[in-house]
Amino acid sequence: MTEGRTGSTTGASGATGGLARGGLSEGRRNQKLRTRRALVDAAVTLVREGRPVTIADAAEVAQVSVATAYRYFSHPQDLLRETQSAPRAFEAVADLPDDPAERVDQLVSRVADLQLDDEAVWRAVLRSSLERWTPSDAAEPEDPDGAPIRNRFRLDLTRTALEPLAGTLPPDLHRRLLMAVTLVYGVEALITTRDVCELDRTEAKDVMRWAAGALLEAALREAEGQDERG
Amino acid sequence: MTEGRTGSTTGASGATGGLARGGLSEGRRNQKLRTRRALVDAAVTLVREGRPVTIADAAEVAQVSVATAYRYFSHPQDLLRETQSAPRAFEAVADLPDDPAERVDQLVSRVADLQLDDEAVWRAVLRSSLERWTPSDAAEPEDPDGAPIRNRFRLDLTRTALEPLAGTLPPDLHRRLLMAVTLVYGVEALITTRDVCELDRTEAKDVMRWAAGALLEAALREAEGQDERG
DNA sequence: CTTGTCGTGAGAAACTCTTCTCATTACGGT
DNA sequence: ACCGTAATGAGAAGAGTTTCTCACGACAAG
Repeated sequence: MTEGRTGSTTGASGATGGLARGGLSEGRRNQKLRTRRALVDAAVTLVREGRPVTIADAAEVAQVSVATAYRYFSHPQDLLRETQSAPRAFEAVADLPDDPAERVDQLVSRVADLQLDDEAVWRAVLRSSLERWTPSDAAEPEDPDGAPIRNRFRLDLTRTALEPLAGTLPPDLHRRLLMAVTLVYGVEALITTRDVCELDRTEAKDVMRWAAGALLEAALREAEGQDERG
Repeated sequence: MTEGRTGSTTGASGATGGLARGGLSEGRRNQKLRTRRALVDAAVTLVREGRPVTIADAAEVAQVSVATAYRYFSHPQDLLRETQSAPRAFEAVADLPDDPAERVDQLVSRVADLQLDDEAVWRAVLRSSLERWTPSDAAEPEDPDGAPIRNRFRLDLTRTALEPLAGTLPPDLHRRLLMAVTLVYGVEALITTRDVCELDRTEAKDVMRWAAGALLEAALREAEGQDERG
């Protein structure tokens, strides 16, 4: 009973490799997209319920077999990484006003709302970004300095908001402002305001907005001062 | 060989409960303190080597049996939590100058140095503070809002640095400045500057210092403006 | 020195997570 | 509607972690 189609099946470059790691096997990509989507959604559900995200649990919630789930995501981190979708994030910089101060305020405000509304998920994403990719083996061929792979989305968002000042401010000051503003909003800022400062949602957001505005103002004054002296 | 003193041993209210959960069995507390210390040190060693922290590994490094290790720390998070010792942190606010701006700059600078020198450990601490306390069970009697137990050390440090301004600034502005400054240094700020902004150690520290100074300056100006108008 | 107490060690058992194998199912082209 | 292919499912096997049980040894009191 093992002979019949075993030959043809195993001949197809192995059952493991059949999944087309890049996900671009033209064959039945809809099915695959559906499965993948179901798993990611399940992970989000788990996080929102405060349950730990494991491949097995995500599989159960997604009504997919464990084996299949592992074919798509071998690590829970991958699942959470997939959660971060580009389109939603870029809404934060859509239709920004012209005035730099208003632009920054809008950006910080929108991102804060976005993240405060889905705090559990964002916390999980940050946590997963802090995990070392060393489950059992040591001495990975990775950067030993400890820099994990991380999306630089926020930096791009801030850059967009500060774009109008690119010509006004000296390059190095502009760069410093870019980094400083990036420092006062986003997930890490959310954690600080909520856990360390113990602020409620409203005040957390207010502090971020005030800080961003103060930094911008300080940079503008510093530029003025340099102009007068120069 | 199994008969001799079995009766007396088992009669001792169970070996499991013998540890005196509060850790205050006057008898041989030194021994216990030594074991506990060895385990915490082992955890730090593991983190510095980039290895994942498990109770079993910590036990091995600490040259303690696995069973004993689990008697002290049932979860790796507990191990890392113990890492944060108060004395070292308070050095950051020792001998601060009088001038508010210098005080804040000193504080941010010192903490940044401290954390940049031990980045792996601080990352691990932050990660563990983000973990939900729900290993396998759901529906904990805890706050469902998701606020983990966290030391408010940093807030106290910032408060100390900003103390001289307590009388100068309006209370609400002082409070806001306190929160904002707390936002731009510490572990979360470290993560942002390093991972999101991709800055090197020097520039990361510079951005934090600049941001803190800018916030302070902005707050002072805002206070002036209010005084003139009021 | 004797004796009770209590922290500890060693290993088995239980548990969860991950990987593997092979038969089955469902998709997509014809 | 049919057929080949590739994704899926079920369960077993494997690896790692956590808990449990029982005996030993060190420390303190008498």
